[in-house]
Amino acid sequence: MPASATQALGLRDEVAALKRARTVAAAVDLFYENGYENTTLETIGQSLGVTKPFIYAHFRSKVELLADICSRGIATSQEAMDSVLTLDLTPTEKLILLSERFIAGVLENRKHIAIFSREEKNLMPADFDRINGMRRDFDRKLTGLLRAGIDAGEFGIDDPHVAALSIGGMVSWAYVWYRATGRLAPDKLVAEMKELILNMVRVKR
Amino acid sequence: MPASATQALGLRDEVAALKRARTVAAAVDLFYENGYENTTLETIGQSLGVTKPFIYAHFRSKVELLADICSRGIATSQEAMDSVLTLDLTPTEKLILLSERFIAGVLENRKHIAIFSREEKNLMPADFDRINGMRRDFDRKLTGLLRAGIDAGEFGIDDPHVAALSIGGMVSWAYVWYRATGRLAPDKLVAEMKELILNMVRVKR
DNA sequence: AGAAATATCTACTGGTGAGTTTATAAATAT
DNA sequence: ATATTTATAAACTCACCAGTAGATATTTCT
Repeated sequence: MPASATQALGLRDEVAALKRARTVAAAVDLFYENGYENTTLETIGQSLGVTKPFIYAHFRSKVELLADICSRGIATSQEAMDSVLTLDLTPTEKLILLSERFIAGVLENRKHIAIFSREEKNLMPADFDRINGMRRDFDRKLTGLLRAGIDAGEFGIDDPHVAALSIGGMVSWAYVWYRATGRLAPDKLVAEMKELILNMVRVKR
Repeated sequence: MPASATQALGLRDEVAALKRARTVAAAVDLFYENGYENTTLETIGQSLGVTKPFIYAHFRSKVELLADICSRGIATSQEAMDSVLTLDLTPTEKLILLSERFIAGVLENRKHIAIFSREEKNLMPADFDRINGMRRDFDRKLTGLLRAGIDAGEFGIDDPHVAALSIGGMVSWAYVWYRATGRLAPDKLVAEMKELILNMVRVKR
């Protein structure tokens, strides 16, 4: 296989990936603004300057597009968690770092998270189970981190599972009220909410 | 007008109210389980043993049924707030009472809250604005309560608005994970989460 | 340049479900 | 008992939209 063929193939893949990414981005904006069922593939096409069959050339169905968006939203939180758990730090240090990355990720990906939260009933059951499993995995790992902190005498709470769900909720819910044009810049908001989390678990300091 | 006529009229109204309530209850279960768009009025009728025009005799449209459900979900939280604010108590005492009533109300009305959270894009704009206004009112009042606690030296937080949104989120989000068959009985869960809220605002004790 | 493969569009299909119309049954009043 | 009103049902309409087939343009390869 000549080099030019390889390059052409690589380019074609890149073009296809770009088209997929742009389609997803358009769908995110429209699903977020109007809801999944109120958004037609025709409308997504219009916002891209193409027609419906263009989308079908890159996605098998409307619901596959939705599954892609929902996965991405949760994956960000999962990556924040996993990136912190591999570090050699105390539970308190891990919780601080996790809070910062988790909150910042939710603020950035608020549209994806909103869409997953709202549209879960429109996913195929298999996709829902997979993506919801990612969420449960996050909760399990956070519970483990909190339990480690309790055992180390760093956190003063009773029930690490309820605390993990409460932390997950207070942060995830930010998609409901956060506005990019709001009073606080994202990094200030991250700092404020991080402090609230540390308060909540009664970090010794 | 003879007494019998008055009675008959009263009975008829009661019957109509009962039919409305049963219809709403059936819709709550189905919207919660399958989503608003995936639930037909025919299906709601089937679960009641009636047909579609029965529903149209009591509701102007499917979306009016949805608005009813969403209003009720938020109204419970609003009532919890207003019932506490009229009492002559310290900010700490008010926050404790509010937490208990708010959390218990969310657990009880989790389906209504889930439906409002998921289906807001399907509401008529006027209904959405009204119901969302109720939510904002709750946040404003909670912010005020927290600010009063800060001013009284009872709470050790910087930003009462971010704290109010965080408390609202950690509690509201419970609809995502709470199951009636779960590990903790509702009253235990209320007690745990209440403690987390008090921790979060660094109540002096 | 011409052939083959790929990408995209135009136009269509089929199913669905909200809301309505018209008919019928039940309750109420006289 | 009969007339009148009210509640409910059976059957219909109309618009919408996901997904597809076939036509056309564009790119890639030789």
